Amino acid sequence: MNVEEIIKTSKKMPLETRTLIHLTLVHNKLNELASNALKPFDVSLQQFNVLRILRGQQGKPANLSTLNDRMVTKMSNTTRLVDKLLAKGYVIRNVCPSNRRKVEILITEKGTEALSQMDKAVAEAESIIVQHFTKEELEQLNTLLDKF
Amino acid sequence: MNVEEIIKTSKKMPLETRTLIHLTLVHNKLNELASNALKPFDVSLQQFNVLRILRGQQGKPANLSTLNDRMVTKMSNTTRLVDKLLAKGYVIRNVCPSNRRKVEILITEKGTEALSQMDKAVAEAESIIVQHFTKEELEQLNTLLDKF
DNA sequence: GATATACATTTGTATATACAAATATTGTTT
DNA sequence: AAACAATATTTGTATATACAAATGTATATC
Repeated sequence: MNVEEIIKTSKKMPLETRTLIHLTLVHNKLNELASNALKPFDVSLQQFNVLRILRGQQGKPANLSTLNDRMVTKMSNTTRLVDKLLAKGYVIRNVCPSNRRKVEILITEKGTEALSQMDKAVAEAESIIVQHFTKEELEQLNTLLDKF
Repeated sequence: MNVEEIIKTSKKMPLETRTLIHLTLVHNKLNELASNALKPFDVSLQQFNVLRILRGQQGKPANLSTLNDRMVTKMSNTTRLVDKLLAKGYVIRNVCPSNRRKVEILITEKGTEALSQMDKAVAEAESIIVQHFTKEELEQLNTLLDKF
């Protein structure tokens, strides 16, 4: 990926600025590839993320604030995101009996099955994305990203 | 930045997955900081980006497709983005006389002045963002990001 | 020169996201 | 128990973005 080529500039920019633009370009690319991998399943990356969190609960229901805490990209409309998953039959939602302010969200059998298919597609996309990296380089990248 | 802490998981994830989540978290953080720096000026990052491109034209007008080519994040609604800048008096837009399909967009004096203020705010945010990096580390990061 | 094709932008529509306000329930204080 | 504050979620609104279709203009082909 050549930053200057992509944004079609010949100007020299400060290293700081270039780094931030670089990160945005990489993020856009990753986002696009992952979204495309999920397109056949008609779910967004966020919806996929929520399904993964719900699976991680291992049968224990999650409420909305738990989901929001664990999401990679926080949203203010987790309600509406869950609405979409509900419409697809991937989750069920109930009022929490012990505290009726809360809701309990659970992944369904259908959701679990669909998720395992999505996992394969996303894993494949991920491996293509990082194909030019060695394990050492990925570790190095993670170490650098920790500095943010 | 600790990935596992932010998304509140104790699960070990594949290095590839972790890297991609990491990049998203970093991007979200940068985006938030830069957006906040621009908030006093009531422009989005994209609008700021367009103003910078227009300044780079040095008096030469840019048309919509040129803007779109040079934007960091491509949008399908560059028209509406320019509408916003127009409403703020930061740009002017005219039909191109030699080819009436095209439009010519120019940054105004007011736009140039506002932009120089924004530059300061964004540069300050950038330096805070990369404060934990040495020059060598930033270069290393850029080299690694090139592999995507 | 009429028709078709390509080009540049605009508009429409649906979804995504950010932020604030509203609603409903529970807990606390007096 | 009434009043108030805290909690959890939902809803409203505005803007952002993705994608497709529509519009207007220019170029090419017959």
